[in-house]
Amino acid sequence: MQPQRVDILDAVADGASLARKRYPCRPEANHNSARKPGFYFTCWPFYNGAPTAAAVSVPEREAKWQQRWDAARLFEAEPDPGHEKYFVTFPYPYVNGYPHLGHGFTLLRAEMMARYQRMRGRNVLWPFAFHCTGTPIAAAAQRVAEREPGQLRALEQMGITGALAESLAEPQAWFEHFPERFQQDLQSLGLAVDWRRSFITTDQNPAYDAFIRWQFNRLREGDYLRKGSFPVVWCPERETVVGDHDRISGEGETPQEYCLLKFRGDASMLVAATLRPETVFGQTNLWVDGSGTYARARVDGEEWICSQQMPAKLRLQGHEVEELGTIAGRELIGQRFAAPGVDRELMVLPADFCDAAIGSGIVTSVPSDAPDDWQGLADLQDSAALCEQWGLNHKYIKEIEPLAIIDSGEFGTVPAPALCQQMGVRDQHDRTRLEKAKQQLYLHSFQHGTMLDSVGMGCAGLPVDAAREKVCAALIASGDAARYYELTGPARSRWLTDCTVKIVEDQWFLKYDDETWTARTREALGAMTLFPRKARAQFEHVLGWLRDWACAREQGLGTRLPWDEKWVIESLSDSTIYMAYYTVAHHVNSLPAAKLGEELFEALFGDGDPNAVPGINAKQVAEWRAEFEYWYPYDLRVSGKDLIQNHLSFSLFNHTAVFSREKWPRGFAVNGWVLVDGEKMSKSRGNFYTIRQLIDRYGADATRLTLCNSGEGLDDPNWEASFADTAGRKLERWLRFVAANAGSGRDELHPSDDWFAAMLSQAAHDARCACDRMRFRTAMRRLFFELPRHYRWYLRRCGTPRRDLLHDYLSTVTRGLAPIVPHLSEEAWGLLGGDGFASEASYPDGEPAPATLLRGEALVQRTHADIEAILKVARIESPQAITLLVAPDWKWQAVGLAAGLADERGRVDMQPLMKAAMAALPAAARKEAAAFLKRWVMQEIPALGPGWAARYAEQLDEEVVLEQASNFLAATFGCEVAVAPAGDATGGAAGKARQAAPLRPAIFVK
RNA sequence: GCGGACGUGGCGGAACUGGUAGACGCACCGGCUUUAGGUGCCGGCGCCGAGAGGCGUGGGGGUUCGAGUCCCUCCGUCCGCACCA
Repeated sequence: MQPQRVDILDAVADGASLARKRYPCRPEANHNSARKPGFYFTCWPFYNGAPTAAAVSVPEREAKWQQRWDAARLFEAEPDPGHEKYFVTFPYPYVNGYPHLGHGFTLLRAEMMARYQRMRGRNVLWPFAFHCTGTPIAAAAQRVAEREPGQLRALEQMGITGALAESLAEPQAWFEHFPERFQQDLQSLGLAVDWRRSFITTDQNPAYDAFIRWQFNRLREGDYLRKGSFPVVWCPERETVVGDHDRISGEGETPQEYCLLKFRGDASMLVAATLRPETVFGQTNLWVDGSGTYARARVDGEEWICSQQMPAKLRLQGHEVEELGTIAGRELIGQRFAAPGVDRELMVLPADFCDAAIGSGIVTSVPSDAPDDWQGLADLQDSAALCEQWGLNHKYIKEIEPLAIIDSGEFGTVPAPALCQQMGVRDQHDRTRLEKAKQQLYLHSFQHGTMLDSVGMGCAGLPVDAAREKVCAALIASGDAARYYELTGPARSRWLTDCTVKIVEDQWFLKYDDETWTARTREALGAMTLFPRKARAQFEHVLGWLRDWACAREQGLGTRLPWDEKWVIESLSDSTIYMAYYTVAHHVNSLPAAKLGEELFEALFGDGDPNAVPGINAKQVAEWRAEFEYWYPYDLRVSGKDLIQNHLSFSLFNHTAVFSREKWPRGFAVNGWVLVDGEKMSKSRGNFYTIRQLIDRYGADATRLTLCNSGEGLDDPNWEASFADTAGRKLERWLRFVAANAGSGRDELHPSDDWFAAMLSQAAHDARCACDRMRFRTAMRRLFFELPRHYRWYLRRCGTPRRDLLHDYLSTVTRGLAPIVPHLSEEAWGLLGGDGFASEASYPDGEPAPATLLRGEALVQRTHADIEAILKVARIESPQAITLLVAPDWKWQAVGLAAGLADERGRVDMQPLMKAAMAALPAAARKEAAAFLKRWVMQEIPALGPGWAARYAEQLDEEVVLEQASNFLAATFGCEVAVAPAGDATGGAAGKARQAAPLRPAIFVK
């Protein structure tokens, strides 16, 4: 679970060789050098000679709060009926390494949500567990046992040597070491997890094992499982399935289904694999490799002629095979065989593009639609000598003609010859052109082709893709063909052997393809909250696209299928509803095996009777059941976006199968993958960081702040080292600020108090809304970067802040940051005299600031900026006096008229406006009003934007506002600042006065 | 190839339902504090241009009074394409 494509898997599970393969140019770096405990903190306790508030080092402080939370059992969740719950989960990580930056980002999102919801008053359950199911740990342990150098080097890179490394030859040692270290590291990061509920998977944990068995019995009862066969990539050497990670080359190659056509002869039959069975109607001959040697084999009672590699492959694909000997390709040439699907006998001809070692070594020829076939035929028809060489009748060969079977639109009904000519194919050895022609034609006829009326088997008029399936199915049914698999390309296992395809029989599948089940799951999805909302499209697509999932393996660690013990349940299938297990994990984890029967889990999670559970009294079972009922379903599951197409969708499917509607999941949150300074993280790039390294270097809070800052949404988050470098300093500065200001301030009122109160309230409101949408980065920036700027302006305006506002400000930021940097917040909370833990305080909230409240301060800011601009343009260094001339009432009246006439885009027609103005305005102002309104409509409105009218709907007493700010402005510009009505202006100011507009006083500088 | 997401300054990234693009942070440049700094505070900072002004959200086209935002197309990046965690 929780794959990290760049994680330890690179080195541990896959071997260092694979990591090097991906990034061949980068040297390996040893990151233990970054780990110098304490070095970064040596400069921290003192700044400018002043002690920090805490007067302890950051690691000490963080450890202190972690211990206090622990001692207070703050995060140990207990049901509390009547108290609203919130249940957050993170897909348990696969524990073959230490937690790293890649885990950190996603993990922190769950963590921040858990802490946020707690502060919103919810009873939060935030548990954690460890995944051990599958092959990687087993394989890695095996490799340690075999002392494989790559594996040992990988361990060494993690700092694992000596006795510990030796011990990892046993999988059990992995289960013990890594979960423990995971927990330690995450505790050092300050995670608010209820660790009592932790567990590991597989039969190493009997309780979990029993739970998974119960789950699968339920699935089987509900008919969600089926049995079938399944093609897998196979290493014949090791006799094992080979996943992508187990390959040296050929990553991404998968089994591909072919239709294996049978051509009946007197004693034996030729077999030819094709991807285009619908073209059997156009067959004219067969191709073999004249210089090759073929195998004769008895396959399922029939005598087949095929390539020499094929009998072994057929055996792996479930056929009875007895090899009988060989036959030279040359001997086949000129013979005739009855073709499948058509009532014709075809002659075997030689072709150089046909290789006895590829596929069956025999190819059916459809010259109308296959460029290779056409060119092979053309080459023979053009050369009497060639025919003679193979003992063929040239005259007969020349009579072979392509048969039109498919209408390929603009390519015509006999496209291959035309295309070969058009592309200038010289002969059958002109591979580049032929490949190109083939690609082009196959794709085109697959998408646009229609079967002609001349074809049989009820395919006339069908689109090519439909005909393909129909023909293949019919031929198999009549015994004229068989299914056959080949890989899409060559793949080589880590054991240096070419892979092939094996059919696994009796494979168990989860029927994710089932329509009814999918519809139910769609319904579940429809009711879910998704973060971000954009992820829904992908989920919806995946539900339709998922096919039946082979849910059991013959190898690896895990839980055995209860009714078929040769099978081990695979890792994506034992991790779908286990979140329910968390609700009772601390109770059942330690139960003896005898008490872990079906009855227990049926009583806990299903319809079972608590009285029917052997060995546990009914009251106890009922209490546990009540805990499940209280906590379930989970409210949120947070993961990387790559799990949308498997784990998260599987989880949803299995919930709808096992649980009733009210227990279906409520929310998923998905995010991108962490980059490090814009680059993918990987060991081999030398930018791989474990959580431990980051904590040692930056401290938990600075690490968390940097992670929080690295991104939101589906885009890839980006860990910025430069941010991390300064994060600790920023946090310490805040703490010092709190220490220096807690409890201080004035008690008298100041005009700008209301403004700051409104800004504070607005910021709290914004942060709360952002957190509700899991936009913690936005919340953090709002409170930690933007709000302080407003505070600074406030300080400039009033000198000393009002006591209660200052306290609100400190408290708001402290609590608002608590989900992100909890240790620092606890410390600050203490300085502020807060009750209990900051972690349990209420998250700040507020109201959007009323526009009217902001207008006054906006006027001062605007005026301040205008004065600055004027001084700059006029090159005045030290003004003697500044006079602010406030617009007369009639201008407000005039603008109000314009606002009333504005349409929804804010535009105003001049004619009606003038008319209204002339009627309404005082007679004395009319002349100037015309000019003013003209300027207003032509110049101001376009600059103010569409919503301008609202800001002028109500008149502001500018004289009062500016008068109150005059001391501030005077102090700022070092001269006297007077405020006067524009109408009172005399002397030089009188000329300026005319420019005064509402919310834009005229400024006269002397 | 298919499905989904995305592409904005030197960099990370803002911009809610189309409405003055570049918030905020980093880097950088000034100024002031400072014995000196690694700290703090104030100011500047998309591009071209002396200026007025012009140009700017991957390229091209379209819808609209108005497009980073909607539509088409091309280029590029990320995730997934399965039995693997």
